[in-house]
Amino acid sequence: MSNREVRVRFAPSPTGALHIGGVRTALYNYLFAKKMGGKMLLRIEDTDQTRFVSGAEDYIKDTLAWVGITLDEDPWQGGPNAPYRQSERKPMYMEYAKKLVNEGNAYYAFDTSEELEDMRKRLEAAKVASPAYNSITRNTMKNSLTLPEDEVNAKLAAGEPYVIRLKVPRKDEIRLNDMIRGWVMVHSSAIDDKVLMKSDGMPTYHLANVVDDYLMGISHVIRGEEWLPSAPLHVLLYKFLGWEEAMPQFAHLPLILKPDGNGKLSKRDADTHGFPVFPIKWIDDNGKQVLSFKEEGYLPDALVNFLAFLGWNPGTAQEIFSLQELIEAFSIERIGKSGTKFDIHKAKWFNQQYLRSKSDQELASYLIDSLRHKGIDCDQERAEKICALMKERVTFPKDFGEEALYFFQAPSSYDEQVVANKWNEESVEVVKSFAIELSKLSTVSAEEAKSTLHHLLEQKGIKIGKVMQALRVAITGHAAGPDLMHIIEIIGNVETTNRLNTAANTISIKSVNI
RNA sequence: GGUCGAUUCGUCUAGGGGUUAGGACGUGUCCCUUUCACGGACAAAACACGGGUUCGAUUCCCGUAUCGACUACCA
Repeated sequence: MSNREVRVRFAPSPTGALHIGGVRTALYNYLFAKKMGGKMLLRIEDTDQTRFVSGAEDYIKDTLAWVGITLDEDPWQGGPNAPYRQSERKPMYMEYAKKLVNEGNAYYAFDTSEELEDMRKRLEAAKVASPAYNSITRNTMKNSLTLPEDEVNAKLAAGEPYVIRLKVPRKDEIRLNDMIRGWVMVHSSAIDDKVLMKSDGMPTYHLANVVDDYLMGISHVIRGEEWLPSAPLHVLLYKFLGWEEAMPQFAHLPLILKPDGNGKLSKRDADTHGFPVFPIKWIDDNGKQVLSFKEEGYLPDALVNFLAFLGWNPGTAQEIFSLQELIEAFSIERIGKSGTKFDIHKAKWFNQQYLRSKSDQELASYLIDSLRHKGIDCDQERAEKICALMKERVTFPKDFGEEALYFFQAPSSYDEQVVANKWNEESVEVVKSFAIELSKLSTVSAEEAKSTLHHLLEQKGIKIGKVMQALRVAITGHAAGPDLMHIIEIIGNVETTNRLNTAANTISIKSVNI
């Protein structure tokens, strides 16, 4: 069992946009498979036709491609275990369900939803702790255990709707050794007679999942903690199906929780908290585009790194990991047990780290792109110079475009605080003379601009600290930004001179400095 | 309600019978500096509680509390 080939699977349902927790599950599966030299496949669990959302499957595919998770087998490229959509595997499940029935481990049930409802009400009225269709109550219901055999056959022959339920033993201790949680024991009385085959002929998750994992040779099931309660049921299924030898090892991942600590992170949190929980662009039911990591400007590598650390850590001080490094460092043993609150600040920090580590050349393309949307053209060389100046101060690629506007346009307004505090006769005097000095030059480098300014201030006996803010606001309109002399170099002396003069002529000296 | 799970700074976490309980994000102060950022330094900040076991428990055991998941012909 321990030496068998590692085969893992990611098995999402196409019921909506894959959210970030799903991406993390996929990532952990991927990291483990790669680390162990195994394979990873993707299976679409679309047994619930009522919840099918068109576009969801493509979304899964596009998301995994974006974050760099590659699959060895999947519905799109196929593979030795095709098909990889449960809807396309429909005929396979009944065979196993019938085997369970024939061997006395499952049974047909004909109860209508009204009858089930009645049962629950009856049990609740009788103050039964946990109303369920189980080893006790099944004796009072309409199923192949209570009905005469010929009546059952007649119903079946007549095409009456039925489900197949697992006949969970009355007294049994089910145990499983979870790779993350250790031994988990559950008494069979806590499990109800789960529906295996629905009346529409589709299997439920439980049956389909176990059958497919077996058929596809899955060695390790790595999935969210929300599955832990039904894991004993799956163990039981493996046992009844006679597949105990081939049963995969389970690893139930801690949940990703809301930042405020109340429940698991949900799709709705994207709106309420103003940060994305979806990886890439998605239009919701109302036709509204929801926030996504990609659209917000998160780099896939940064997101992967962030996600990897949500519940796992390498045990060293290293925090920045490429996907390849994650593969090498990954181990299931180092996955934590407790839920992890989602912290968007940390995600931003990772993004900043990754963005900063990119070359000016690469960054320039973000800037050019972003400016183009604003109708501004910028050549590569200039963009690289601007990015070199800005890279230490941005978190997202879009920041380049938003904060770099003054390289292309004269300010349309001036920071009021600076004007109020630093715009006085003395500083305006410097603004004017600096403009005159700059206009004498044909071109200007940052060094030249600096020495020109220093000479000027020396002559006038003014300290640099008293005028820099005024100069900056005159040239950029802003109170803060990168080195002003380098900004001047990029803007050029003609434009700088114009801006200085414009500012000197339009900003009135508001306050009298004390 | 029942079943299962979890519990170390605000957050992510390391650690583990004897430690000044370590790091990171965030926060604050200082330094650098023409501003903001970056960088550097420093600081505040945690073993949920109660019982055991033990010479000694944050670490092991048992309870309690709190939080969470599950409790569908959904996955």
